[in-house]
Amino acid sequence: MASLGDLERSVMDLLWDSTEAQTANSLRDALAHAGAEDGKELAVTTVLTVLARLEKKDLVARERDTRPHQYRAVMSREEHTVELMNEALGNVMDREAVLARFIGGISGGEAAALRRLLEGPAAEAARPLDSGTPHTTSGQSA
Amino acid sequence: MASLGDLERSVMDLLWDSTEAQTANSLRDALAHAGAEDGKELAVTTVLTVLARLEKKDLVARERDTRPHQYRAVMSREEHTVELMNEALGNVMDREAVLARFIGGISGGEAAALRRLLEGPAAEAARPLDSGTPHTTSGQSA
DNA sequence: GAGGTATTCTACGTCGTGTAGAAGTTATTC
DNA sequence: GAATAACTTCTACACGACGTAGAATACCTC
Repeated sequence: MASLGDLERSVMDLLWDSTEAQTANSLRDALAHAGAEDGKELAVTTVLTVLARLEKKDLVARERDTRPHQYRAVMSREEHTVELMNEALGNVMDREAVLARFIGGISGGEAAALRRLLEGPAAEAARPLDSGTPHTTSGQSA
Repeated sequence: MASLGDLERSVMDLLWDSTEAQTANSLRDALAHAGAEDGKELAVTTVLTVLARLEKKDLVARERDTRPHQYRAVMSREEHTVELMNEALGNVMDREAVLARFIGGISGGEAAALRRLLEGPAAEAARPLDSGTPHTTSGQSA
């Protein structure tokens, strides 16, 4: 219940980038974006279906009040990625062993960044960093 | 090409545990294990099919010389998990942002372990730690 | 070589995803 | 306010991954 298909990912990419730019997205946007991504001309309903599925997966929130519905990513790309990583980790007993192997494979720059985050003020690393993180707190009236 | 189904995971769990215990596994073992896991009595061919699929996915190596073929996990559970994590990470631009959020969510003990691994002799963390890691270097004659 | 065990081949049901038509709803415009 | 255009919902099909397994074939043992 996590990994995305190609089209789904394409749509999420748009929504994620738009979230950063504080922009809302309509079906048209998604259609244009997805179409541009793989050169194909998709049907409107195709993208709509994908959006609906992403909504059901709680990856996308839909503003049903506005006329052309507005779509937003529920969580950031980074948060989603972390969820995937934790999902992968969820199945192992020895999490530390996995983490050891994991950091053995990251780049020097990333290792340095991790070191900084872990050494620095612990609060900063432990804080959920709620800056600009989108939430699902909308009316959602039927 | 990564995440596993329930039966596949069940079989892999056996193989992974056996790898640690330096034990080889036959179809019988897998059948018994998978059957015990979810209480159901599976058909032999079912497990065989799963094993074949896992082999095709390069998650399992099969010793075809011995009569009841012997099955082994190609990589450890930890290595596989790391692969999944990297697969998740593969799609993002800002890896460091993800890592920041990721370590924000791990436990104190794990953070401490990471700190130890990152601060300690860098060589130890950077080394692929090849202790007991199974490889696919077998005859594999048709 | 008969009998049992192991392996391969083939196949079907289900679910997730890409894809989209048909029909219904809402807004716009004259 | 009726035609029209845009938008949304419903429904459906194809395909690949996975669970499941029967039928057929290969292999070993006595």
